[in-house]
Amino acid sequence: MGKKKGPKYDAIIDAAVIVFAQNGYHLSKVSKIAKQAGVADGTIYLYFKNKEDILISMFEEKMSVFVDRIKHEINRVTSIEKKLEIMIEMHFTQLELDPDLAIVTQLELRQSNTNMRYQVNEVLKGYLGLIDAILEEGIRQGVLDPDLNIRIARQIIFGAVDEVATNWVMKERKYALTPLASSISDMLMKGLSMKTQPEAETKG
Amino acid sequence: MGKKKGPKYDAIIDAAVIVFAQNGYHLSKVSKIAKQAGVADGTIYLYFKNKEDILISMFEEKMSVFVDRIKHEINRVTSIEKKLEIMIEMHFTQLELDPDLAIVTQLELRQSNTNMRYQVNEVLKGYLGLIDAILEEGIRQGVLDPDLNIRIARQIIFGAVDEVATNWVMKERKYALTPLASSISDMLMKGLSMKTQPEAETKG
Amino acid sequence: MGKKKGPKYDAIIDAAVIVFAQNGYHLSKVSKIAKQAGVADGTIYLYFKNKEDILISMFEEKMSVFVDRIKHEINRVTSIEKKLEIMIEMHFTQLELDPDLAIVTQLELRQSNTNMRYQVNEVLKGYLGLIDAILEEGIRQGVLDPDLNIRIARQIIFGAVDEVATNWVMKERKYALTPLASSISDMLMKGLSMKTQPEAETKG
Amino acid sequence: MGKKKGPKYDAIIDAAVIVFAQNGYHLSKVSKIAKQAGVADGTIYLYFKNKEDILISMFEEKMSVFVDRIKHEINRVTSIEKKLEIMIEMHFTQLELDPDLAIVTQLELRQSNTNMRYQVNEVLKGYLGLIDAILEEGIRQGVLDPDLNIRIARQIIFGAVDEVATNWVMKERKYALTPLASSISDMLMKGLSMKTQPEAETKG
DNA sequence: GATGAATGAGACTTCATTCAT
DNA sequence: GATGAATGAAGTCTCATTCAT
Repeated sequence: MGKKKGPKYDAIIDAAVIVFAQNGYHLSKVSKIAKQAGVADGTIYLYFKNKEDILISMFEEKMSVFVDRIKHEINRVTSIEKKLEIMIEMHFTQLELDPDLAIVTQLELRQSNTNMRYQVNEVLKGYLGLIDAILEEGIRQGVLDPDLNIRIARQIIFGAVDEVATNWVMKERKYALTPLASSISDMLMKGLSMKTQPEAETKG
Repeated sequence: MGKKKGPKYDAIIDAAVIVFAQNGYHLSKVSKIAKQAGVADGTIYLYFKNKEDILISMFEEKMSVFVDRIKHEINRVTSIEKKLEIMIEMHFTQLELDPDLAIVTQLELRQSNTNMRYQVNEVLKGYLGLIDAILEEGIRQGVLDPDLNIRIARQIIFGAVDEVATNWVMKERKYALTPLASSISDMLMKGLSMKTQPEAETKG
Repeated sequence: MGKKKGPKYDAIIDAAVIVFAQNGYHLSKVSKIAKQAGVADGTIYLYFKNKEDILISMFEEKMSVFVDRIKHEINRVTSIEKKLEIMIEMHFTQLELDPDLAIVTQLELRQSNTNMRYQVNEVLKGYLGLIDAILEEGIRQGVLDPDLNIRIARQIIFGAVDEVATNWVMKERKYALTPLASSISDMLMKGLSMKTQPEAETKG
Repeated sequence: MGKKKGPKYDAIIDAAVIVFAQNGYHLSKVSKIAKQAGVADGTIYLYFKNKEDILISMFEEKMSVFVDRIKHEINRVTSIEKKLEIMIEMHFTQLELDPDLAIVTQLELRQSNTNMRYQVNEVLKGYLGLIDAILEEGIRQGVLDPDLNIRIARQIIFGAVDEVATNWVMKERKYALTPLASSISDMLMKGLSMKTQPEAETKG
C-alpha cells in the first residue's frame, strides 16, 4: 500500500469509526478523532492525507478483511445458491456485529462528494468481484443462463443487498438483519413470482 | 402545502437542477443558483427555507409528476410483470431524458446528511408505494406468494433499479439505459437462475 | 480598477495601516483589522481578495495620491536640482506625517513573498516614473549627461532615498527626516567628493 | 561565538542557501533543508536555534568572508575613488558568482520580520563599517568634505548599491552586473550632474 | 551526537442566511 | 415582493520544534 501503518494507524481508524458513527462525517472534527485515538491532531496527518482519506482508508481496511473472510467461507460450499446466501448472510452479520461501522458504511460513506465516490467504488470492486465470481461459477455449473448479463446481475444483487442493509440502519437496527439473508438470496435466485412448479410438486 | 409557488419558484428549481448537476450539491453556491435563475440571492429565501430545501423541493416536485405519470401508464395493463416492466422503463427513460436531473437524483441527492436522508425517504414513499401496490396486486392475482415479505421485496426492487441507474450515471451515461428495463424486470420476477431444472426434475 | 470601493473600503484600508503598523503584517489577524474598521470579518472579503490584497491595495491607494501630489509640486519649479529636492522632501514629509504608514511601507511591505514583491514593484512604477521624468528633463536641459544610464541613475536615487527612509523608521523616527532631503539631493546631484577641481579649472 | 560548528554545520548552511533560493524562505521547510543536507530534522537544532537562525547564520558566515576579502583588496589601493569602485565591484562579482546566494540575500533575507531585520542590520555592520572607513579615509585625504554627514553618505552608498543588486536579481540576472560597478562608483562620487558645462556656459 | 516520530498552536476564508431598504 | 450588502461562525491542515531513544 505504500502506507505507513502501525499501532497509531489502527487507533485512528478505530477512533474514526466511532466518531463518524456518532456525529456523521461532516460534523466530525478531526480534532475529535485525534482525541478519541489518543494522539495529537497533527499525528493524523502522518498517517492520512486528509479527513476524506481517513474515511476511505477505513473502508479499504475493513472491506479487505471482510472480502477475504467471505471468500474463505464461500469456498467451503459448491452450490452457488449456497454461496450467494453465505455472502449475504456474512455481509449482514458483519453489519450487525459492528453497528458503528454499519452506520458509517451505509450512511456516512455515501455523503462523500463525487470524486470520493469513485474511490469508494474502487474499494467496492473487491466485493463486486466476489459476486461476479459466484455468477461465473453459476454459469459454469449450468445453473445460470450463459447469456446472463453479469454486470447487470451484479448490480441487481449488490443494489438489493445494499438497500436492505441501508433500510435496516435507517430504521435504527430495530430488527434482526441476518435472518433475512436466506430469503433475499432466494428471491434473487428464484425470482419474486411463484413458480408454476409448485403445482407440479404438489402433484408429485 | 403552504409553499409559495410562482414563476420564480419554478425558475429557481430549474436553475438548481442545472447548477447542482454541474458542480455537485456542496460546491453549488446559493448565489450561483440565484444568478442562473435570474433572481437576487435573498429571493431564494422567499421560496425555500434553505439550500437543502431547494434540493428536497426539487426532488418532491419532479418525483410527484413522475409518480403520477407512472401510475397512469401502469393502470393501462393488468399483468403485474408488465406493470413492473413499465415502471422500470419509465424510471429509466425519465433519467435519460433529463441527464442533469439524473445526476442530481442519483449522485447529489445522496450526499445529503442523515437528517436530509429521512426527508428524501419521505419523498420516495410515493415511488415505493407504487412498488407496494404492484406487489399487492400480484398477490391478489395469485402471481405472487401471499407470504411474500412485501417490505423486503420492495427494497430489493428499488435497490436493484436504483443501483443500475446510479452505475449508468457514474459511467457517464455511455450506454442506453431504457433497453435494460425489461431484462431487469424479468430477472427480478423470474430470478437469476434458469427455470428448466424443475421440468427435468419432474421428468426424473 | 474594477474594484468595488466605498466608505467601507476606505475604513478597511485605514484600519489595516494601523493594525499592520502595530503588529506587523504576519501577526496582524484579519479579524483584528475587521474589528478596527468596524465591519464583520467577511466584509473584508467583499472588498479585498485576501490579506495580501489589503496590503497591496493600501500601497496602491496611498502611492497614487502621493505621486500625484509630488507631480503637481514638481511642475512648479524648472530646475531639476529643485525638482529632485522637492521630490525627496515630499517623500520624507509624507512619511513623517503618517508614522503608521511609514512603518508599513518601509518595513511591513518588504516582508512580502517574492510574488508580492513583483506587485509592489508594479505600484512603485508610478514613483520611479517621476524620477525618470526628472532625469530626462535634466538631459533636455543639458544639466545631465545625455549618455547617462537612466535606469541605473534611477535605481541609485531610489535606493538612496529608500535606505535613508528605512533607517529613519528603524531608528524609531528619533530624528527629523525632512531636513535631510536637501543635502541628500545635493549629494546625489553633485556627488560625494568635493568640487575643488572646477575652481582649479577656473583658475587655469 | 559559542556556536558548535563542524562539517554538518557547513552542510546545513550550504543546503539552506539552495533550498531558500529555490523555494523562498517561508516556503522552505526545515525538513527539506535537512534532507538536502543529508541529516535528520532534529540535527538542525543541534546547530541552529531555529529556522530564522539558519538564515541569519548563513548571512553572517558569507558576509564575514566577504568583508574580509573586500578589506584585503581595498588596502591595495590608496585612492578612495578606487577603493569604492573595488568594493562595489567585488560586491557585484560575489553575487554573480553565487546566484543562489544572491537570491537569498537580495530577496529572501528581506522577507524577515522586524525583529529579524535588526539582526540582519547587525550583521551588515561589518559591510557598512567598510563604507565608513572609506569615507573617513576620504576626509583624511581631503577628497571629501570634513563636514560630510558620514551616516547619511553611507546610507546613500549602501542604498544605491543594494537597489541595483536587487533589481538585477529581480530581472532574473539577465545582464552583467559587475561592469556597472565603475559607473555607479563614479556617479556616487562625482554626482549625476555634469561638472564641466558650468564653466563652458560661463565662458560662452 | 544523531535521529525522526510526534506534537499542537493557530488563523484565513467561505458562503448560507439575514434584513434594512 | 425583491434586493444584495453585510454578516460571522466554523474547522482543516501545516510545519517548526521537541525529546525519548
